[in-house]
Amino acid sequence: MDFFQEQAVTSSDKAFFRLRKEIVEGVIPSGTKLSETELSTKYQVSRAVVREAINRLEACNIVERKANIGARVVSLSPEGLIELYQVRESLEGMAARLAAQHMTATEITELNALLNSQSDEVKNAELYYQEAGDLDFHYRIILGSKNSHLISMLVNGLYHLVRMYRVQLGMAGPRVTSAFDEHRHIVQAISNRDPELAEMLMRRHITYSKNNIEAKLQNSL
Amino acid sequence: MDFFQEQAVTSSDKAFFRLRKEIVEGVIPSGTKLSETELSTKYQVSRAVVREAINRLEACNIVERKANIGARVVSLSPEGLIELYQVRESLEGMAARLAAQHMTATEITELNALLNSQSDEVKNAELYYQEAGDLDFHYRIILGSKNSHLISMLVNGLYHLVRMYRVQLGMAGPRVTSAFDEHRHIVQAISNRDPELAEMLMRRHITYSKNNIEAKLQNSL
DNA sequence: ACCTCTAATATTGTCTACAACTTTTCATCA
DNA sequence: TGATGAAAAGTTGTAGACAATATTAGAGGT
Repeated sequence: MDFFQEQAVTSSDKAFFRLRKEIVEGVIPSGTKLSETELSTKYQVSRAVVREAINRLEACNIVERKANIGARVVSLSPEGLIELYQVRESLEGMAARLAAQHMTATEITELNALLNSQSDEVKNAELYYQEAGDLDFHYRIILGSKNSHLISMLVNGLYHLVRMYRVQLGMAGPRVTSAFDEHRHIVQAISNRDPELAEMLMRRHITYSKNNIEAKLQNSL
Repeated sequence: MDFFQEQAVTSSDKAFFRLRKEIVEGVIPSGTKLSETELSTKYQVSRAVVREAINRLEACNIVERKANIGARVVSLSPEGLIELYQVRESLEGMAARLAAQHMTATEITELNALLNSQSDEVKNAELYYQEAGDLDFHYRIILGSKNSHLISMLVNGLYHLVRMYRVQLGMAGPRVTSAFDEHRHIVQAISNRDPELAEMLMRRHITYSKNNIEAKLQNSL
């Protein structure tokens, strides 16, 4: 599931990853107050490492912190989702544009191979893998941009929030196949070294995706 | 100079602001290793608050940190500058688009007033204020987007890096007046509630700006 | 002189204690 | 009964000590 190996070296890393995982997957519900002392006993580490983990979560926009009061998990809302996807549209559009310029031929070949392997899964409607496959696709294009700021913002920041929305709304829907076709077209544009088109297609793709998840959100929230 | 009042409530805030200021303005040169103990004695605070300040600087991409080794100030490079401006183009383009949709009439009026007041300064070539004025202009449009992610990424993150490049390369140049005209056109588009045009003009504006600073960088680095 | 291994030093990571602030509790008074 | 305010309890912020890791210095061997 995690394509990019984040390896925890310090104890604080471990706490950060664990906490993030539990929040994204809804084990710790959105809106929850994060008590440093409580978490430190739960995780069997000192308050200092929990504190550092929470600070890093704040930098990811996964928790909100107020001085002398504490941190709480962000709450999910239609407005928040829209804002998130507006930024995604902007950044991933640029990523696609840059990918069309900077991806190597072999990277593009591998991207095509990925789509081919996913093609079967789409027919068989293996939704779980499709969801992971979607992440994998976007992830490769982001990396293909070769822009470290872009990569960091999307991979370390926004994508965990995106996943949080998806997981907690129980994604996987009728958009699977159409999204797959959109992926195809984007790769085609990258293949043709057409930055403008790649950006435009990616932006549309994300807009559609936003509309889809937004519709679900209306029902479940 | 700081239009958005960031008020330091904790000791860690103060250390963070001070450290950021010294780095951006080049008092602490880029590439410098940041020793926690050294800074804690220099600032007369505990290592814990320095450590937290450094963590926050890392989240801003102003310092790079490695586990068990330490943090050092990022080094400026042509590649880094290009990457930074690519992200700026993307995010501020979107900000202009959203501003065209979401800015209130009074906000737009005030923005026009700002430009009018700057018009005189441009004629008198008061470069210092022009530089600050440029920041003010961009800042208002970013706020006008009403997108909290966008605002946070740009204001808390990228802009300090942008300033770092500008300060350390000694900006203020022949682009002042032409940049001013571009600002006019952008506001016009926002005024007309034309998101597409606003975005396009902002993106071009930033691209020009990038080319300008890039030229300077070739000489001085 | 150069490389290697080891010990000493220095730096970062973690833990615990204390200080400052916030929230809650509860007694007092209108 | 409800409001007010002070004390108590709980939480976060800061400090300093200890542990673990990285860097440096130096002795020994080739």
